[in-house]
Amino acid sequence: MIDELDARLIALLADEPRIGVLECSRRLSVARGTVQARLDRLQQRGVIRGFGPEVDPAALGYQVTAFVTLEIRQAGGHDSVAARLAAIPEVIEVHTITGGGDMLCRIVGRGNQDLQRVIDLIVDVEGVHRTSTVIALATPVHQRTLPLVHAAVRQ
Amino acid sequence: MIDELDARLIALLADEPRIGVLECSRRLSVARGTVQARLDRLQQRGVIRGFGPEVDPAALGYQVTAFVTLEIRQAGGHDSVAARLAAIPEVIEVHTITGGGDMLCRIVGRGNQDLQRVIDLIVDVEGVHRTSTVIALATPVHQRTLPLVHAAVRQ
DNA sequence: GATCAGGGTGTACAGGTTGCTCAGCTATTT
DNA sequence: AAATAGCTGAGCAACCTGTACACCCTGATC
Repeated sequence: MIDELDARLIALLADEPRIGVLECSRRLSVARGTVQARLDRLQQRGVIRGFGPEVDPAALGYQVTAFVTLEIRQAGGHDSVAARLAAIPEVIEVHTITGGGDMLCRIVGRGNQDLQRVIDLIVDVEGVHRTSTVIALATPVHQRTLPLVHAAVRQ
Repeated sequence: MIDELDARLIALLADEPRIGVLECSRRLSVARGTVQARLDRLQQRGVIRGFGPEVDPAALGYQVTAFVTLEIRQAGGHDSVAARLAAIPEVIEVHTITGGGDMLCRIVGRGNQDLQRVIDLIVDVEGVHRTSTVIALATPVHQRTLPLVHAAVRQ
């Protein structure tokens, strides 16, 4: 799925994103064209989605993260609910899930009180029946993919 | 916390990450130095964490995402459990949480069967008492921060 | 009213980087 | 044996970056 050079390239870019193709080729001891071609292929295959800026919600004032499990009215379907959830900026991610609930959202708020406001917005969404929220107190492991990249090498 | 130019800059970079400072300044109709200074400040304040490559686990073969809620033995504390979880590449994110469970992890696997292997790894972690897993069937809203950026303008 | 700091503008320059192309080389596949 | 895919090193023009400087405006402070 990915070879070792790809993995080293991704790791290098993850570590120092602003170094550019030429510098990468020097660090990896390969030709510049190779790095360029690898990057093109990785992006084309969708392994690398892009190089967008990673924004930290906390630095924007949204200091609380929570996960909300939704039960929805089956009539109407998930899609219309998802669309309405997507209209709320503080809703950062939405999944449909197996198990007791129907959907799982990640949301943020400027504080616990503000979180209540966001939850109320969600509860008011048409089709949402019940919600249950857990607040993230700390995040010992922040979202990461590098270990996966290394685990996926050679296959 | 952020002004409108910052927001437009972030949105622009999110849309076309590889355009460079000069092109940004043209698109936003400001001087190059301004863009450069804004970017520096945004990164320094931690609003922009970086420009690392966004890797898609699915493209690496990890096509299933799940959320695992852990109950842990209180003795020993969260930290040692978190450290052991961090050693598992398929564990992509770990939070400590309020409510019934003690921790919430996001994990990935190459398929439902592979997910079982990952869950078994988690169950085997010393200090983990019980787990309960929900599988993400679909993801109508992928992780995003742009709406937040716009919502945070002018404050 | 005067002074000041912070942020924006334009300009300038050298040096580095990018995008692209080419020919040659090596493995692996057919 | 021939073909395909990928890597290498080289070359070139166009462009971008980092950095510095002088100047201007604005709101805040004295």
